[in-house]
Amino acid sequence: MRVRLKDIAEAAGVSVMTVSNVINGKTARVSAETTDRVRRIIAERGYVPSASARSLAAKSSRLIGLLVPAASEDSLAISPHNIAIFGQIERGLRKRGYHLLLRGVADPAEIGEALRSWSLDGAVLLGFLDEEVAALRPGVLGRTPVLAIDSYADNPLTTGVRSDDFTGARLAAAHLVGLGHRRIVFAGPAFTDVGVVHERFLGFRATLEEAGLPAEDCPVESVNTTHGDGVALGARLLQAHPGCTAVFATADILAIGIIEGLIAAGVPVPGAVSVIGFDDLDISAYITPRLTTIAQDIPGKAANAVDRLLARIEGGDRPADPLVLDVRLVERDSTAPPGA
Amino acid sequence: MRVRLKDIAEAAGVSVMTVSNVINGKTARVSAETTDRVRRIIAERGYVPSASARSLAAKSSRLIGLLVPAASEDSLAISPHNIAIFGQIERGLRKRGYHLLLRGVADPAEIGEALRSWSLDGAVLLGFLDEEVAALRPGVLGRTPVLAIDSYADNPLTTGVRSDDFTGARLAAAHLVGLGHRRIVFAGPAFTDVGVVHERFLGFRATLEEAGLPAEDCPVESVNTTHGDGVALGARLLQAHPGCTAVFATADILAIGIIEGLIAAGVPVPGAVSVIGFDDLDISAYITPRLTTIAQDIPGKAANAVDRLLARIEGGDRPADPLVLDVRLVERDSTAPPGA
DNA sequence: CTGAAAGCGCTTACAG
DNA sequence: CTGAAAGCGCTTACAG
Repeated sequence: MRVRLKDIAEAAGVSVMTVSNVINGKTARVSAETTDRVRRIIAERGYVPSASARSLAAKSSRLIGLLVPAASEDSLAISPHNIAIFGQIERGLRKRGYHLLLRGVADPAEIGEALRSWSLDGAVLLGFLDEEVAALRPGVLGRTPVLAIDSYADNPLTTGVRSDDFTGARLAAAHLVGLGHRRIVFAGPAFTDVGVVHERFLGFRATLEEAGLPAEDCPVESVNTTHGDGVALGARLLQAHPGCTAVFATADILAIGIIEGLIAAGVPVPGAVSVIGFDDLDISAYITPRLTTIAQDIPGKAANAVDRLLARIEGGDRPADPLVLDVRLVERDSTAPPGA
Repeated sequence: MRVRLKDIAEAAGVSVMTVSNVINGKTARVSAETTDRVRRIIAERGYVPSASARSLAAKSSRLIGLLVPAASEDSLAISPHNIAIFGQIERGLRKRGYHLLLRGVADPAEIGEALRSWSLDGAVLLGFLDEEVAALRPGVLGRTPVLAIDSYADNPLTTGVRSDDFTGARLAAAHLVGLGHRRIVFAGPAFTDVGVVHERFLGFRATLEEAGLPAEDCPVESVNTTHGDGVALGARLLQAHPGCTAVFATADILAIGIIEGLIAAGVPVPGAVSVIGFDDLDISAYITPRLTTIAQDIPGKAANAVDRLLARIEGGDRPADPLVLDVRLVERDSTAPPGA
C-alpha cells in the first residue's frame, strides 16, 4: 500500500540504511552514482517518509508546537495582534523543514503533556500570562526548548522576543504631552507588577512625571482589551474623568472602541479628546479618524522567535537574553492639541 | 528518561497490553480492580503516551491537517474571514481528542505529501481555488478524508461546508433595489464559472434581472480582495461609473476600502453612494459609517466542518452532499436610498 | 562506500 | 480477564 523505505531499497538494490542516508542528505557516505539512482527511484515512486516513524526512531520530530491559551469552552485567544504572528511562524518553520502543531491550552498544566505527547522539538508560547510562564519548571518542560513571545517573566527557560513596551509607552505619552495634553487616562487590562501592560504603564508614568504631571491627573482605567469594553469606556469617559483630554489605550482594538464610544456620546475625536493606541493593526488605518498608535514589528517578532527557537534546537544554544524589538510612533488623525 | 507503557506495566505488575487497553478505554477486557490500579500509577508517574509510536502502530494518528494556500515567499493567506475559522476548528478538534497540524501549501501538489508524511487522519482545505480542489484525485488523497470549506468544486472527495452565497447576493441586491437603487456596481475578485464569487454574481444578476435592471447599468469591477484595492476603486468609482449609486462588494474588507476611497474623494456614504459588503467581520461594525453587510455563520462553518470530517473518519461515512449554511442581511449605516 | 541488527514505544490479532 | 509476539517504518551506532 504505502511506499516504504524498504520498497525503495529493494528497487534500487541497496540496503534501507543507504536509502535513509540519501534521504537525510548524508551523501558523503554514499557514492554519487548510488545517490542519483536512489533519488530517481524515490521520485518515481512518490515516496514520502513517515514522519511518525522518523520521530520515533530519531531523537527529533521536526514538530514545533504553537501553544495558545484557550478555555475549553472558548475558541483560541487569538487577538488581532497575535493573528499576524501565526502565519509568519508557520512560514518560517516550513522554510526550515519543520511543521507546526497548533494547540489550544486550557490549563498551563497541559503544556508539558503537549510537549511530550508529540515529542515536540520545541514550542512557542503565545498569549500566556507572565505568572504562568514564570511557573514553568524544568520538570514540566524537560529538555525541550520553549520560547515565550511578549513575556517579561524572569524564567531563563522561556526567554523569547518582545517589543520595547516601555519605550513605546514613553513615545505615546510624549506625543500627547507634546501636543499640550495634561490630563491623560491610561486605559488597559488590569496588570500586576510584571508583564507587558505593566511595562507600558511604567513608561507612561515615567514620561508624565518628567513633564511634571501629577499622578492624580492621569488615572488608570482597567478594562478588558476588547472593542466592546472600549465603547463602554468611551461613552462614560468624560463623566468619569472631567477635564481629561486624552487617552492612551494599550491596544488598538481598545482604542478603536473608545473612539467609537466617545463619538457616539457626542464627544469629537480628536477635537475634545485625543486617543492613541498600541499595535498598529491593519484596521487602525481604516477607521475614522485614522488611529495614531505605536507600531510593533510583528513580522520581526515572529521571524526572530523562529530563528532563536531553531538555534536552540539545532545548535543546542543556551537560552539567550530576551530580544527586544523597536517600536515607533505612527501619527495619524486621532490625536491633536487639546481643544483643536 | 521518558516514562513508557512498559514502565507502567512493570509498576502495576501487568502486561503492556493490559495497560494499553486501560489507556484506550477498552475496559471491558480488564477487571475494574486492575483498571483502577493502572490508572492510579499512570497519574502518579505522569505518563503521557507517545503519539508518534501510537500513530505508527495504529492505523490512526489522531492528527488533522488544516491546509492553507501560501506562496513560499508569503505568509499564509489568512484573510480576516478565515481567521475566525482557525480557532473554531482547533477547538472542535481538541474537544474530540484530535490535534491540528497547521500547514501552508505553496503548491497543491504538496497536499498529498502533507497527508502522507504525518499519516493525517483527515484534512480541512481552507482558501483553495475551486480549480485546485476539483483537480484533487484519489491518487493524491489516497483514502484520507478531506473536506474543503467554501468550495463549489464538483469533487465528491472533498465536499464540505459553505454559505449560501447565491442567496446572500440576492439579499444584498434586493436590499439595494428595495432602497431604490438602479445603477449598482458588483465589485469582487475576478471569477471563473465556478466558485464563491461566481455564485454571488449569479445571485446578484438574478435579482437585478427580476427587478428589470439592464445588465449594462450594473457593471462588474474586478479587483483584489484587499483594503487597498477597495480604496483605489472608491476613489475612481464615479468617474468610471457615472450615475452609479450603489456598490455590492463581495467581501467586507473590500467594502471598507471602497467606503474610505469614496469619502476621501468627497463622495458621501451613503448619501451619494451606498455600499454593502459580505462576511460581517467584527471590524465591519466599528467603521464609520457602520457597514451594512451579509452575515455568514462562521462558527457554524467551522463546527460543521469538524463534525463532518470526524464522522467520515470515525464512522467511515461516505462524503455527503455539501452543507449549505444560511446567511442574513445585517442592516447598518452604509446603505440608504439614493440621494438620501 | 555499504550493510545487518537492534531498537524507538506503541497496537493488534491471536491464544488461552 | 490477561499475555507473548509480531510488526508499524524509520535511524543509529557498529562493523567491515
